[in-house]
Amino acid sequence: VKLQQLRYLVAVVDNGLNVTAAAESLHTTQPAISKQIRLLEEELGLSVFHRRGRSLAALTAEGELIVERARRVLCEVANMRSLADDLVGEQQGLLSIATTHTQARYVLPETIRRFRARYPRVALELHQGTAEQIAELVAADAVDFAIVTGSRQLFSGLTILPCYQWDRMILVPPDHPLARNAAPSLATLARYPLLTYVFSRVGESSFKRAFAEQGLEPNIVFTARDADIIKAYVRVGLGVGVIASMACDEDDLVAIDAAGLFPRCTTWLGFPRGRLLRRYMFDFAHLFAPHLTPALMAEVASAPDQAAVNALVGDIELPLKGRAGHEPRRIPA
Amino acid sequence: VKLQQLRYLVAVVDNGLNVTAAAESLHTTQPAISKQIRLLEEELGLSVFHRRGRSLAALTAEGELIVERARRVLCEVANMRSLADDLVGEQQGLLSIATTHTQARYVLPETIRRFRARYPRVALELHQGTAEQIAELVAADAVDFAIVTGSRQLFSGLTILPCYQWDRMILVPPDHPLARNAAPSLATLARYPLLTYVFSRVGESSFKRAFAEQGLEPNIVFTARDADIIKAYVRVGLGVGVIASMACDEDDLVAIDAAGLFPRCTTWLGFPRGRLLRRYMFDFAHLFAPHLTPALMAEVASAPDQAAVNALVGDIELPLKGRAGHEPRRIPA
DNA sequence: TACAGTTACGGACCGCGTAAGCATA
DNA sequence: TATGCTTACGCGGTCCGTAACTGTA
Repeated sequence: VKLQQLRYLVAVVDNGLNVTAAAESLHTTQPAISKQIRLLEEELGLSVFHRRGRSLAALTAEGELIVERARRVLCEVANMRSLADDLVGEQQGLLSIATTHTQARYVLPETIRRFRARYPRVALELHQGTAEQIAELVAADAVDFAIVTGSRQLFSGLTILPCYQWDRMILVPPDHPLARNAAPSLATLARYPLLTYVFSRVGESSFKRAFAEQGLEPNIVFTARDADIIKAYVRVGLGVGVIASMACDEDDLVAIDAAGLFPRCTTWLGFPRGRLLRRYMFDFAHLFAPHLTPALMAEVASAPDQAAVNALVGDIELPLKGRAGHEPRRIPA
Repeated sequence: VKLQQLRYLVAVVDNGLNVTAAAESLHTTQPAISKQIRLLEEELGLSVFHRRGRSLAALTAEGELIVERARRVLCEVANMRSLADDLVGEQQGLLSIATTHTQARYVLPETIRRFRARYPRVALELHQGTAEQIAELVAADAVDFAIVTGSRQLFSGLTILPCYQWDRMILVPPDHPLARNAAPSLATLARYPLLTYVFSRVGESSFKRAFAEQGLEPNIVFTARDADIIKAYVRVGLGVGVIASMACDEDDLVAIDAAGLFPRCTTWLGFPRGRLLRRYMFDFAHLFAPHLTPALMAEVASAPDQAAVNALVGDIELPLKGRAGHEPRRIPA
């Protein structure tokens, strides 16, 4: 068994069983891959793929297991390389983060500023997208960290660590009737056209659920992935915005705390299970969420599954992130 | 990075940093290994070994970590091979067990008989030795299972599962004064010359401790690794034997239950942490200790450390193995 | 001088790439 | 006919083994 064979195998699987595409992604040729996979199958004494004619139709049941093992081997090799890099000079490298607009625009800048001051020679890569797009990047092993709110079921291959909680805020123009209502109810909100984030395709939305639990049907007239876009449409009078409190830094709009109206959200940080993290990655996590100490991260990194991780982080009190500059005013339940 | 480089590296370490010896054990030549290790160090950008002159003097601090990682990689590769073998024909293979005389002679025969009936094509290898010798075999990755009583501290690299408990028995010739004493005390025992097992170099002996706790000093005149040898000397009147109850199957000697006099012993089964077990190994464990079900073993196999294993098996009630044919009579505490 | 690792060199092997062949949609 | 895998073949690299060299006990 050779490592290249395993790399080829995994690449074929990751390219949808298209050998030609896998060859391109690895900068080699299609026959090279075909042959090595044949050799691997021969050595293992089993077929990894179902073949229809000459094409690869699907993974066999055994193939699934073999590919899973191959990924582990490659992960361990990558870990060794990563360890060596860390040992030889921990200040160099690449930090690749996939996250949503809200994090990238409102939360991460300060973390990244401090991180860059500490590690000026670590290159940063920030991928922004929907939860689904982030999940794809994660599945392709293209990122070190994913930072997302909710959608945990999309990320079963990740070790997930809660970072902070946040509440929503209601955003209206100064001349809006709600601008003088410090604590509107959901029923009141439901009477206005609403603008909020697009809903993830998977799982339920805590936004909709909050209304549904009171038998209300919100009038959502506009959704966007992007708080900035929502604000723009709030400014032109399209309706009432409901966005994350971290995203409220405007003075020309009135922000009303919606804590208590909607369930509190938790933002988490995830990384591929089994991957050895560089020291600067530990430090990044620590900068992003102070309770994620390097010692805790080290423990978490060796946990075999999410249940073990939850046992480690379950009883940590999470910080509540609010409007920039001042904590959001709470509405008693 | 290539797998051969890692194999070479590990072989050199396992051969006491002797490249020539490593070359022999791998059926290759010394320059081949030297060169590949150089190349590996070059690629990693660090020195794995401290060199004194031309010889390898010691592992560097980084080298220790790299070797540990290399072992993991090789372990995962072996796991993949093992998985493939299991998938292609689970009835073939090798089961290598290291254990002590008592297990090999008195406990394992029945388990192995049933195992062979189930897996006639699995070759069996039974290594018998002291706890220290077994630990060596384990360290060299030469065995699949270790079955030992006590001495857990010798086996930190193993996942350890408790299998059963047992008590000691006192063995005397029929004409011995003790032959009519159904429940002798430790103080009584201490008045006779005693024959028992040799004591492990590490850790304390529960045998000696039992006497010490009552302020007694046993008169141990003879120790052997082997219950058969002890019996032989009991027969010639050298003194009173104290051996494991499982080892008592004689009719020409009087066996007196010593449960309650000495702490109960636990025999465990261990296997290298992180190693993927063949299906027949699961079944062997199940045959040996019925509470070690394949499902439990699967959970245990993915546990990251012994603490997690203990959490899984901690509350299992262990069977008590006694004298062949009938359970030993208990002495109330 | 014996021993252990390094360097140098020739040969075998292996894996890649090109090109032609062949099945499927 | 186009796509995609397979087979065939020549090339280049790499790894190994032999042998001579060198530093150390």
